[in-house]
Amino acid sequence: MGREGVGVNLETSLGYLLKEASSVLRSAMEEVLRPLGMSVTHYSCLELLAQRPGLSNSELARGAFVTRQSMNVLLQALERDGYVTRPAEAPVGKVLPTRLTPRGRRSLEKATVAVRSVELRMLAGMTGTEQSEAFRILRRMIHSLRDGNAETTRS
Amino acid sequence: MGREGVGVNLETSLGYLLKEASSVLRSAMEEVLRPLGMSVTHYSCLELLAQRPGLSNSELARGAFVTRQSMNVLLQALERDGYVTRPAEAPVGKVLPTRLTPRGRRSLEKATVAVRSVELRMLAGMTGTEQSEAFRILRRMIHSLRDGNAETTRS
DNA sequence: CAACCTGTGTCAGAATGCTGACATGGGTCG
DNA sequence: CGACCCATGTCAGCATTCTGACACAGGTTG
Repeated sequence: MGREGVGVNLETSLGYLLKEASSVLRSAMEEVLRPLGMSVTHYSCLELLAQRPGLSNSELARGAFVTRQSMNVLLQALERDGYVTRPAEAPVGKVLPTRLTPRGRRSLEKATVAVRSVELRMLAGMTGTEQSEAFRILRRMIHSLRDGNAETTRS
Repeated sequence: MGREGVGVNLETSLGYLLKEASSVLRSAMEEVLRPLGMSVTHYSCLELLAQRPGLSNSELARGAFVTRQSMNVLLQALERDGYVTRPAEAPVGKVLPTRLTPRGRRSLEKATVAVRSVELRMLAGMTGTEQSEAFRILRRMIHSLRDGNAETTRS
């Protein structure tokens, strides 16, 4: 009531709902990762490395949706604690390929179980069709937002 | 490749996609709000007050998905700059109902135009059916994550 | 080859948000 | 009424992330 059509109604805004969903998901993940002494970014980094070994700092940052500076801070801590290794010298250029250590892999395994439980809870009550529908719609939203990125950028 | 079934595959994880969508949306909003000297939380607060005048600090915090401490810092700045007003004394209890000033309303109007353009861009290429489908699915995800909140996840 | 542009790793400072803690007001029971 | 519990506003300290800046490696182009 009031403001219909004029602007952004929070009750019916997909953007607001997306933010809410993301917030709830993050809380749920933090809750199950906290007992393991791990943050969401921490977990994301390890999971990325497990699935794509040898990723660089910048690539990890993009994959975890943080800046490379933030990821660098995290990587230094992970390296110090023996979860990942990076060569002292760059094999080519300045890129330092990062890899999980056995310790990092073990740590990730426990985290993955926890995170999967959250993912499953989120999907509870959704049919397979709905899940692929959700997947398709989210991809479309991302693409629409990205291509029309900056009004004056390119062309 | 690798890890099929074992754990969380980032390529097919709805959670990861949700985080990506949220990240892209936030970037897009920051981009259009920056010229107005406004952050996303800043805007969210004003929009909440426009649609539900008299909200308290804690209620605003929940609506903007931050802690009441963070919202309090923002409210103090907004009050200092004349965008909102709060009574010096609580009419009842400790709750201080907040309201937009005319200046706050003018500021919000410009921001709303900017944010709506982002919302429209995100919805571009989606039919009305798809939009309501997205709405339904997101609500379901939120609900599934919230009710099984407790660690024991009801048996 | 030299000039440029892009991407990268890294250091430093600043901003933003969060956790912890406290006093207080209101409601609910006993 | 008194004891309790919960929610609120607020202060302080801390953590995380970001923005700004720099040097350098590789590719492209003249």
